[in-house]
Amino acid sequence: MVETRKALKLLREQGYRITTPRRQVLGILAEAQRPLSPYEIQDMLKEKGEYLNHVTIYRVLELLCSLNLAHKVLLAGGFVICSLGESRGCHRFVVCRECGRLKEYASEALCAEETEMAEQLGFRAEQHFSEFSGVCATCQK
Amino acid sequence: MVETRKALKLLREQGYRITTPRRQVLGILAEAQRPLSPYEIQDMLKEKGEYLNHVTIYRVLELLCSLNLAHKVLLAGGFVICSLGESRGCHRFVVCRECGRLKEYASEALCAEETEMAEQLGFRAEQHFSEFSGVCATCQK
DNA sequence: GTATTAGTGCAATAATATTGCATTTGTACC
DNA sequence: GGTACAAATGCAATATTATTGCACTAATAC
Repeated sequence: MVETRKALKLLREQGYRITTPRRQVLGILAEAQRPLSPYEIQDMLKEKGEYLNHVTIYRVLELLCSLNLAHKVLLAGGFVICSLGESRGCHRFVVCRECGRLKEYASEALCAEETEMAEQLGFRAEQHFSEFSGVCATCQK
Repeated sequence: MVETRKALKLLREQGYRITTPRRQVLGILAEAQRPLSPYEIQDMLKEKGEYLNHVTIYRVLELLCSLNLAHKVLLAGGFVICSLGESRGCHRFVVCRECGRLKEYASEALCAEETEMAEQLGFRAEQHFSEFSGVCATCQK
Protein backbone atom coordinates (compact mmCIF):
# COMPACT_ATOMS: atom_id res chain seq x y z
CA MET A 1 0.00 0.00 0.00
CA VAL A 2 1.14 3.46 -0.85
CA GLU A 3 2.16 6.20 1.50
CA THR A 4 -0.18 9.12 1.61
CA ARG A 5 2.70 11.47 1.02
CA LYS A 6 3.66 9.85 -2.24
CA ALA A 7 0.09 9.91 -3.44
CA LEU A 8 -0.17 13.61 -2.66
CA LYS A 9 3.04 14.25 -4.51
CA LEU A 10 1.65 12.50 -7.56
CA LEU A 11 -1.52 14.57 -7.36
CA ARG A 12 0.49 17.77 -7.47
CA GLU A 13 2.62 16.55 -10.33
CA GLN A 14 -0.54 15.91 -12.30
CA GLY A 15 -1.73 19.44 -11.65
CA TYR A 16 -4.31 18.64 -8.97
CA ARG A 17 -4.57 20.64 -5.78
CA ILE A 18 -3.74 19.27 -2.38
CA THR A 19 -6.95 19.83 -0.48
CA THR A 20 -8.09 18.87 2.96
CA PRO A 21 -10.69 16.37 1.72
CA ARG A 22 -8.12 14.64 -0.45
CA ARG A 23 -5.74 14.39 2.49
CA GLN A 24 -8.51 13.05 4.67
CA VAL A 25 -9.70 10.37 2.27
CA LEU A 26 -6.17 9.25 1.56
CA GLY A 27 -5.49 9.16 5.27
CA ILE A 28 -8.48 6.97 6.01
CA LEU A 29 -7.74 4.60 3.15
CA ALA A 30 -4.12 4.33 4.21
CA GLU A 31 -5.07 3.48 7.79
CA ALA A 32 -7.68 0.90 6.85
CA GLN A 33 -6.58 -2.63 6.23
CA ARG A 34 -9.63 -3.35 4.11
CA PRO A 35 -11.75 -1.86 1.31
CA LEU A 36 -14.03 0.97 2.38
CA SER A 37 -17.15 2.29 0.73
CA PRO A 38 -17.64 6.05 0.35
CA TYR A 39 -20.06 6.13 3.27
CA GLU A 40 -17.79 4.02 5.43
CA ILE A 41 -15.07 6.57 4.81
CA GLN A 42 -17.49 9.26 5.88
CA ASP A 43 -18.31 7.36 9.06
CA MET A 44 -14.68 6.85 9.94
CA LEU A 45 -14.05 10.54 9.54
CA LYS A 46 -16.99 11.32 11.80
CA GLU A 47 -15.41 9.22 14.52
CA LYS A 48 -12.47 11.59 14.37
CA GLY A 49 -14.80 14.55 14.59
CA GLU A 50 -14.23 15.42 10.95
CA TYR A 51 -16.87 15.90 8.30
CA LEU A 52 -16.93 15.43 4.57
CA ASN A 53 -19.90 15.54 2.26
CA HIS A 54 -20.38 12.22 0.54
CA VAL A 55 -20.34 13.91 -2.85
CA THR A 56 -16.85 15.10 -2.15
CA ILE A 57 -15.78 11.62 -1.14
CA TYR A 58 -17.17 10.20 -4.36
CA ARG A 59 -15.28 12.78 -6.36
CA VAL A 60 -12.03 12.22 -4.51
CA LEU A 61 -12.31 8.48 -5.03
CA GLU A 62 -13.06 8.96 -8.70
CA LEU A 63 -9.95 11.05 -9.06
CA LEU A 64 -7.77 8.62 -7.14
CA CYS A 65 -9.01 5.72 -9.25
CA SER A 66 -8.40 7.59 -12.48
CA LEU A 67 -4.79 8.05 -11.37
CA ASN A 68 -4.51 4.42 -10.31
CA LEU A 69 -3.92 5.47 -6.72
CA ALA A 70 -7.05 3.68 -5.60
CA HIS A 71 -9.14 0.86 -6.92
CA LYS A 72 -12.68 -0.34 -6.45
CA VAL A 73 -12.81 -3.93 -5.30
CA LEU A 74 -15.80 -5.84 -6.61
CA LEU A 75 -15.62 -8.66 -4.10
CA ALA A 76 -15.68 -6.23 -1.23
CA GLY A 77 -17.75 -3.39 -2.63
CA GLY A 78 -15.26 -0.83 -1.46
CA PHE A 79 -12.20 1.14 -2.38
CA VAL A 80 -8.59 0.52 -1.48
CA ILE A 81 -5.48 2.51 -1.90
CA CYS A 82 -3.06 0.98 -4.38
CA SER A 83 0.66 0.67 -4.32
CA LEU A 84 2.37 3.21 -6.51
CA GLY A 85 4.51 0.59 -8.17
CA GLU A 86 1.48 -0.78 -9.99
CA SER A 87 0.18 2.56 -11.06
CA ARG A 88 0.30 1.55 -14.69
CA GLY A 89 -3.16 0.11 -14.44
CA CYS A 90 -2.56 -3.42 -13.26
CA HIS A 91 -3.98 -4.39 -9.90
CA ARG A 92 -4.17 -7.78 -8.26
CA PHE A 93 -5.88 -8.55 -4.99
CA VAL A 94 -6.65 -11.45 -2.76
CA VAL A 95 -9.66 -10.74 -0.59
CA CYS A 96 -10.69 -12.68 2.49
CA ARG A 97 -14.32 -13.77 2.30
CA GLU A 98 -14.56 -13.76 6.09
CA CYS A 99 -12.96 -10.59 7.34
CA GLY A 100 -12.67 -8.54 4.17
CA ARG A 101 -8.96 -7.97 4.60
CA LEU A 102 -7.07 -7.92 1.38
CA LYS A 103 -3.57 -8.09 0.00
CA GLU A 104 -2.34 -6.57 -3.18
CA TYR A 105 0.33 -8.35 -5.13
CA ALA A 106 2.12 -7.83 -8.39
CA SER A 107 3.23 -10.14 -11.15
CA GLU A 108 4.93 -9.01 -14.30
CA ALA A 109 4.41 -12.45 -15.79
CA LEU A 110 0.65 -12.48 -15.21
CA CYS A 111 0.38 -8.94 -16.49
CA ALA A 112 2.20 -9.79 -19.69
CA GLU A 113 0.20 -12.95 -20.28
CA GLU A 114 -3.10 -11.19 -19.82
CA THR A 115 -2.11 -8.35 -22.08
CA GLU A 116 -1.13 -10.78 -24.79
CA MET A 117 -4.41 -12.61 -24.40
CA ALA A 118 -6.36 -9.38 -24.75
CA GLU A 119 -4.50 -8.49 -27.90
CA GLN A 120 -5.16 -11.89 -29.40
CA LEU A 121 -8.83 -11.17 -28.91
CA GLY A 122 -8.43 -7.97 -30.89
CA PHE A 123 -8.42 -5.57 -27.97
CA ARG A 124 -6.10 -2.65 -27.52
CA ALA A 125 -5.20 -3.21 -23.90
CA GLU A 126 -5.58 -0.51 -21.29
CA GLN A 127 -6.20 -1.42 -17.67
CA HIS A 128 -6.69 -4.69 -15.95
CA PHE A 129 -7.13 -6.17 -12.56
CA SER A 130 -7.68 -9.47 -10.92
CA GLU A 131 -9.49 -10.37 -7.75
CA PHE A 132 -9.17 -13.54 -5.80
CA SER A 133 -11.60 -14.57 -3.13
CA GLY A 134 -10.44 -16.89 -0.41
CA VAL A 135 -9.96 -17.26 3.31
CA CYS A 136 -6.94 -15.64 4.87
CA ALA A 137 -4.52 -17.33 7.22
CA THR A 138 -6.03 -15.74 10.32
CA CYS A 139 -9.60 -16.71 9.47
CA GLN A 140 -8.69 -20.30 8.66
CA LYS A 141 -8.03 -20.94 12.34
CA MET B 1 -21.21 -18.11 -23.41
CA VAL B 2 -23.37 -20.88 -22.12
CA GLU B 3 -26.53 -22.23 -23.60
CA THR B 4 -29.63 -21.54 -21.62
CA ARG B 5 -30.56 -25.18 -21.74
CA LYS B 6 -27.36 -26.31 -20.09
CA ALA B 7 -27.74 -23.71 -17.38
CA LEU B 8 -31.27 -24.88 -16.66
CA LYS B 9 -30.07 -28.44 -16.49
CA LEU B 10 -27.47 -27.48 -13.92
CA LEU B 11 -30.09 -25.67 -11.88
CA ARG B 12 -32.19 -28.81 -11.71
CA GLU B 13 -29.24 -30.96 -10.81
CA GLN B 14 -28.56 -28.66 -7.90
CA GLY B 15 -32.11 -29.01 -6.69
CA TYR B 16 -33.42 -25.66 -7.87
CA ARG B 17 -36.72 -25.33 -9.69
CA ILE B 18 -37.01 -24.31 -13.29
CA THR B 19 -39.22 -21.26 -13.12
CA THR B 20 -40.43 -18.78 -15.69
CA PRO B 21 -38.39 -15.90 -14.24
CA ARG B 22 -35.23 -17.97 -14.30
CA ARG B 23 -35.86 -18.92 -17.91
CA GLN B 24 -36.51 -15.30 -18.78
CA VAL B 25 -33.41 -13.89 -17.15
CA LEU B 26 -31.22 -16.58 -18.66
CA GLY B 27 -32.80 -15.93 -22.04
CA ILE B 28 -32.11 -12.20 -21.91
CA LEU B 29 -28.54 -12.69 -20.73
CA ALA B 30 -27.91 -15.27 -23.42
CA GLU B 31 -29.18 -12.94 -26.15
CA ALA B 32 -27.24 -9.91 -24.97
CA GLN B 33 -23.71 -9.49 -26.15
CA ARG B 34 -22.88 -7.28 -23.20
CA PRO B 35 -23.27 -7.05 -19.42
CA LEU B 36 -26.72 -6.05 -18.25
CA SER B 37 -27.80 -4.53 -14.98
CA PRO B 38 -30.87 -5.92 -13.20
CA TYR B 39 -32.99 -3.01 -14.35
CA GLU B 40 -31.72 -3.29 -17.90
CA ILE B 41 -32.84 -6.88 -17.88
CA GLN B 42 -36.23 -5.71 -16.69
CA ASP B 43 -36.42 -3.17 -19.51
CA MET B 44 -35.50 -5.71 -22.15
CA LEU B 45 -38.22 -8.00 -20.91
CA LYS B 46 -40.72 -5.15 -21.06
CA GLU B 47 -39.90 -4.69 -24.74
CA LYS B 48 -41.04 -8.25 -25.24
CA GLY B 49 -44.22 -7.53 -23.34
CA GLU B 50 -43.02 -9.56 -20.36
CA TYR B 51 -42.80 -8.42 -16.77
CA LEU B 52 -40.60 -9.34 -13.87
CA ASN B 53 -40.32 -7.63 -10.53
CA HIS B 54 -36.83 -6.28 -9.99
CA VAL B 55 -36.55 -8.14 -6.70
CA THR B 56 -36.99 -11.38 -8.55
CA ILE B 57 -34.32 -10.42 -11.04
CA TYR B 58 -31.91 -9.65 -8.23
CA ARG B 59 -32.61 -13.01 -6.67
CA VAL B 60 -32.22 -14.92 -9.92
CA LEU B 61 -28.92 -13.18 -10.59
CA GLU B 62 -27.72 -13.92 -7.09
CA LEU B 63 -28.48 -17.59 -7.61
CA LEU B 64 -26.85 -17.72 -11.03
CA CYS B 65 -23.72 -16.07 -9.67
CA SER B 66 -23.53 -18.44 -6.74
CA LEU B 67 -23.54 -21.32 -9.21
CA ASN B 68 -20.97 -19.62 -11.40
CA LEU B 69 -23.45 -19.43 -14.25
CA ALA B 70 -23.30 -15.66 -14.26
CA HIS B 71 -20.84 -13.08 -13.09
CA LYS B 72 -20.97 -9.43 -12.17
CA VAL B 73 -18.57 -7.37 -14.20
CA LEU B 74 -17.13 -4.44 -12.30
CA LEU B 75 -15.92 -2.53 -15.34
CA ALA B 76 -19.35 -2.64 -16.87
CA GLY B 77 -21.58 -2.62 -13.82
CA GLY B 78 -23.66 -5.46 -15.14
CA PHE B 79 -24.08 -9.19 -15.23
CA VAL B 80 -23.07 -11.64 -17.91
CA ILE B 81 -23.75 -15.28 -18.38
CA CYS B 82 -20.63 -17.43 -18.06
CA SER B 83 -19.45 -20.38 -20.02
CA LEU B 84 -20.08 -23.64 -18.24
CA GLY B 85 -16.54 -24.84 -18.82
CA GLU B 86 -15.26 -22.31 -16.32
CA SER B 87 -17.86 -23.00 -13.73
CA ARG B 88 -15.23 -23.81 -11.13
CA GLY B 89 -15.04 -20.19 -10.15
CA CYS B 90 -12.49 -18.77 -12.54
CA HIS B 91 -13.68 -16.07 -14.91
CA ARG B 92 -11.70 -13.86 -17.24
CA PHE B 93 -13.08 -11.06 -19.31
CA VAL B 94 -11.94 -8.39 -21.68
CA VAL B 95 -14.36 -5.49 -21.73
CA CYS B 96 -14.51 -2.76 -24.36
CA ARG B 97 -14.43 0.69 -22.79
CA GLU B 98 -16.33 2.13 -25.75
CA CYS B 99 -19.18 -0.22 -26.52
CA GLY B 100 -19.28 -2.41 -23.44
CA ARG B 101 -19.02 -5.62 -25.40
CA LEU B 102 -17.01 -8.27 -23.70
CA LYS B 103 -15.31 -11.55 -24.33
CA GLU B 104 -14.71 -14.30 -21.86
CA TYR B 105 -11.60 -16.36 -22.14
CA ALA B 106 -9.99 -19.14 -20.21
CA SER B 107 -6.44 -19.95 -19.25
CA GLU B 108 -5.39 -22.88 -17.16
CA ALA B 109 -1.95 -21.38 -16.82
CA LEU B 110 -3.16 -18.06 -15.47
CA CYS B 111 -5.55 -19.81 -13.17
CA ALA B 112 -2.82 -21.99 -11.72
CA GLU B 113 -0.40 -19.10 -11.29
CA GLU B 114 -2.96 -16.98 -9.50
CA THR B 115 -3.96 -19.80 -7.21
CA GLU B 116 -0.36 -20.42 -6.28
CA MET B 117 0.14 -16.73 -5.58
CA ALA B 118 -2.89 -16.66 -3.30
CA GLU B 119 -1.60 -19.64 -1.37
CA GLN B 120 1.79 -18.04 -0.94
CA LEU B 121 -0.01 -15.14 0.69
CA GLY B 122 -1.59 -17.55 3.13
CA PHE B 123 -5.02 -17.68 1.54
CA ARG B 124 -7.08 -20.78 0.99
CA ALA B 125 -8.17 -20.10 -2.58
CA GLU B 126 -11.78 -20.13 -3.63
CA GLN B 127 -12.93 -18.03 -6.56
CA HIS B 128 -11.17 -15.61 -8.76
CA PHE B 129 -11.71 -13.49 -11.78
CA SER B 130 -9.89 -11.04 -13.92
CA GLU B 131 -11.14 -8.11 -15.91
CA PHE B 132 -9.35 -6.34 -18.67
CA SER B 133 -10.42 -2.98 -19.98
CA GLY B 134 -9.51 -2.03 -23.51
CA VAL B 135 -10.87 -1.06 -26.87
CA CYS B 136 -12.23 -3.80 -29.08
CA ALA B 137 -11.33 -4.31 -32.72
CA THR B 138 -14.56 -2.75 -33.97
CA CYS B 139 -14.27 0.40 -31.87
CA GLN B 140 -10.64 0.96 -32.80
CA LYS B 141 -11.72 1.89 -36.32
C1' DG C 1 -54.92 -34.20 -9.24
C1' DT C 2 -53.17 -32.71 -4.71
C1' DA C 3 -49.90 -31.32 -1.08
C1' DT C 4 -45.79 -29.19 -0.05
C1' DT C 5 -42.65 -25.65 -0.10
C1' DA C 6 -39.59 -23.11 -3.11
C1' DG C 7 -40.00 -19.16 -5.46
C1' DT C 8 -42.26 -14.76 -6.79
C1' DG C 9 -44.61 -10.20 -6.32
C1' DC C 10 -45.60 -6.32 -3.70
C1' DA C 11 -44.81 -2.46 -0.75
C1' DA C 12 -41.92 -0.14 1.94
C1' DT C 13 -37.47 1.31 2.88
C1' DA C 14 -32.48 1.56 2.79
C1' DA C 15 -28.32 2.33 0.56
C1' DT C 16 -25.72 4.15 -3.10
C1' DA C 17 -24.81 7.49 -6.69
C1' DT C 18 -25.36 11.83 -9.59
C1' DT C 19 -26.31 16.75 -10.96
C1' DG C 20 -26.33 21.89 -10.96
C1' DC C 21 -25.16 25.72 -8.67
C1' DA C 22 -23.56 28.77 -4.91
C1' DT C 23 -19.67 29.14 -1.91
C1' DT C 24 -15.14 28.16 -0.30
C1' DT C 25 -10.29 27.33 -0.64
C1' DG C 26 -5.66 26.23 -2.80
C1' DT C 27 -2.23 28.13 -5.64
C1' DA C 28 0.26 31.45 -8.52
C1' DC C 29 1.61 35.86 -8.62
C1' DC C 30 2.64 40.24 -6.95
C1' DG D 1 1.54 38.41 3.60
C1' DG D 2 -2.29 39.88 0.41
C1' DT D 3 -5.03 39.21 -3.83
C1' DA D 4 -7.14 37.15 -8.08
C1' DC D 5 -8.57 33.21 -10.32
C1' DA D 6 -9.93 28.69 -11.07
C1' DA D 7 -10.39 24.41 -9.00
C1' DA D 8 -12.64 22.05 -5.61
C1' DT D 9 -16.21 21.55 -2.07
C1' DG D 10 -20.85 21.67 0.13
C1' DC D 11 -25.61 21.63 -0.30
C1' DA D 12 -30.09 20.29 -1.86
C1' DA D 13 -32.58 17.76 -4.72
C1' DT D 14 -33.12 13.71 -7.20
C1' DA D 15 -32.05 9.37 -9.46
C1' DT D 16 -30.54 4.83 -9.30
C1' DT D 17 -29.63 0.58 -7.17
C1' DA D 18 -30.44 -2.82 -3.60
C1' DT D 19 -32.76 -5.17 0.46
C1' DT D 20 -36.40 -6.98 3.65
C1' DG D 21 -40.69 -9.22 5.37
C1' DC D 22 -44.71 -11.19 4.28
C1' DA D 23 -48.66 -12.76 1.52
C1' DC D 24 -49.51 -15.27 -2.54
C1' DT D 25 -48.33 -18.30 -6.60
C1' DA D 26 -46.65 -22.05 -9.00
C1' DA D 27 -43.11 -25.99 -9.75
C1' DT D 28 -42.28 -30.54 -8.35
C1' DA D 29 -42.97 -35.12 -6.09
C1' DC D 30 -46.21 -38.31 -5.10
